[in-house]
Amino acid sequence: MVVKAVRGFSDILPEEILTWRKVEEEARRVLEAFGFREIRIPVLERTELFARSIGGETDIVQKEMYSFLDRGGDSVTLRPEATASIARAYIEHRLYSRDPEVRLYFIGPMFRYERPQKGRLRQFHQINAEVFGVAHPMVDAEVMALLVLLLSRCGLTEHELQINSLGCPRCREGFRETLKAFLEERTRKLCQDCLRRKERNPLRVFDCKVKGCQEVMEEAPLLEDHLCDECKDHFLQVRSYLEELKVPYSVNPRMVRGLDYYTKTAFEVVAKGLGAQKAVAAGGRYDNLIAELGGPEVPGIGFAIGVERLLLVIPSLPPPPPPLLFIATLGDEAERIAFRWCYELKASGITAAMDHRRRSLKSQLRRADKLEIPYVAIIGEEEISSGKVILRDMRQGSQQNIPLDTFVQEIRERLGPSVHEAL
RNA sequence: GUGAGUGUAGCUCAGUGGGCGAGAGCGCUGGACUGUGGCUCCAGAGGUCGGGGGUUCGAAGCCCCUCACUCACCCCA
Repeated sequence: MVVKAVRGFSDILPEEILTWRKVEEEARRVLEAFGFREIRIPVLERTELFARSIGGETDIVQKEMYSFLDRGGDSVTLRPEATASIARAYIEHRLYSRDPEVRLYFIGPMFRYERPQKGRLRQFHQINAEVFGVAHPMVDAEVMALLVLLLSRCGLTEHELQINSLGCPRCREGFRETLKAFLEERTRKLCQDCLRRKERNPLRVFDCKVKGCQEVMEEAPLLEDHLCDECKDHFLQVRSYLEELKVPYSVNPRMVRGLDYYTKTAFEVVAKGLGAQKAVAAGGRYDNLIAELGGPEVPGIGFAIGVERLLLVIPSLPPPPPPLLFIATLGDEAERIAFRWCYELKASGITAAMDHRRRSLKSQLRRADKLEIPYVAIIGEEEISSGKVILRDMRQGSQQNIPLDTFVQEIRERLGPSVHEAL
C-alpha cells in the first residue's frame, strides 16, 4: 500500500456505520422534538470569521487551523467548529427577523491540525445545537437537559454533567486581574506551561494537571465569588431549573473554556473510559457573539457533541445484515439464469448474491455459510432439465424443490417484504 | 510543537549473548467427500521482518537517520 489516509483522517467502515447512524438518528429525533431545525453550513469559511469569534489569541486560531489562500488570494479555513458558522448564517440570512427565538442544529465534520490521540482526530465529527434569542436561564437548563437525554438515548451510561459560570466580560475581566495578581506572587511554584497561561489566559491554570500548580490553585480565588450580581443570579437560576427538571449535575468551579466567546453558563459532559480526552460534549452561553460578528444584540447558547468520543463509550451495533439469498450455480446456462434472477430479486428489494468465479458447489456453499446467508438456491444442469430448483435452508440444513419457471415470484412470496422493504 | 512506546503473513502475535532456506493460530485456496456449508484431517498460496544507511564473514534482533501508528503533554469535542 503506497498511499494511505492522511494522518488524523480516518475511514468509517461499513461495520461501524449502523452505530453512527443510530447516534445521528437519535440526535435528529431528540433535537427536532425540542424544536431545533437542521441547518447545513459550508466546510470552508473566511479565516476572519474564526479569528473574530473563537479569539485570535487562542491555540485553535494560532496553530490548529487548516487555513490557506485560495486562488483569489483570500484566506480561508476548514471549519474547526460549527458555532461560528451557524452564527454567521444566522446573521447573514437575518433569521432573527422570523422569530425572536431560533433553534438550529448541525451534524458534520470539523478540522483541527492537532496531534492525534485517543478520542482526538484531525477530521472529527460534531453534533451542534444552538439557541439564539433567549437570555433566560430556563433555556440554559433545557439545553443541558436535552443534551443529557440525547446522550442517554445513544446508550451513554456513565457520565456526569458539570457546570460552571464564566461570568460576563465585566466581572471576568476583574477576576482575571485578581487571579493574575494572585499568580504573580507564586510564580516559583508554577510549571512552565502555567507561566505562559498566566499571561495568555490565567483561568486556564485552574485545569493544569501538574501537582504543584493544583496545590497553588487550591487557595486561589474562585470566579464564583467574583461574579457580578446579574451573573450570580443567572447561575443560581440555572441550577434551580436543572433541579426542576431533575437533571443531576455537579458544579466544577475549575472548568474554563478555550474559546473566547463564552459567557456565563459553561457545561461539559464527561464520560468514563475515554482516556485524557474525556469530555464527550461541551457547551455554554455566548451572549455577545452575535453582536461581535456584526449582528444584532442577541444572546445565544449551544453545545457540541464529539461523535467519535461518544462512539468510544457507547455499545456498538451489529454490522449490517448479509444478503438473504445466495444462488449457487453449476454451468454457463445456470450462471446466466442466476444472473437474471439476482437482478430481479434485488430490484424488488430482496438482497441476493452469487459467485462469478466458477468455483465448485462446495466452495460456493462455504462462502454462503461464511457470509451467514440464510438461504441458498442451487441451480445446475440437472435442475434446468428437471425444471426444479433446490432451495436450501442453511440454518436448518433442510432443502426442497421449487419450480424453475416461477422461481423469482416464489422467492418474493417466501422471503419477500417481511424481511426487506421493497424498493 | 514536546515526550514515551510500538512497527514481523490479510488479522492477532511468537522469534535478540546476531547464524532460519523467517514461524504459530485464525483467515484464504484446494483435496479427503469429482454437484451440497458448519466438524475433522491433509496439502498449498501468501512476508521488501515499516523504509534507508552503517557495523559484521553473516542483521528481523546491534548503531544512526527517517516514516507510520499508539498513548500522554500542549490544547480541546
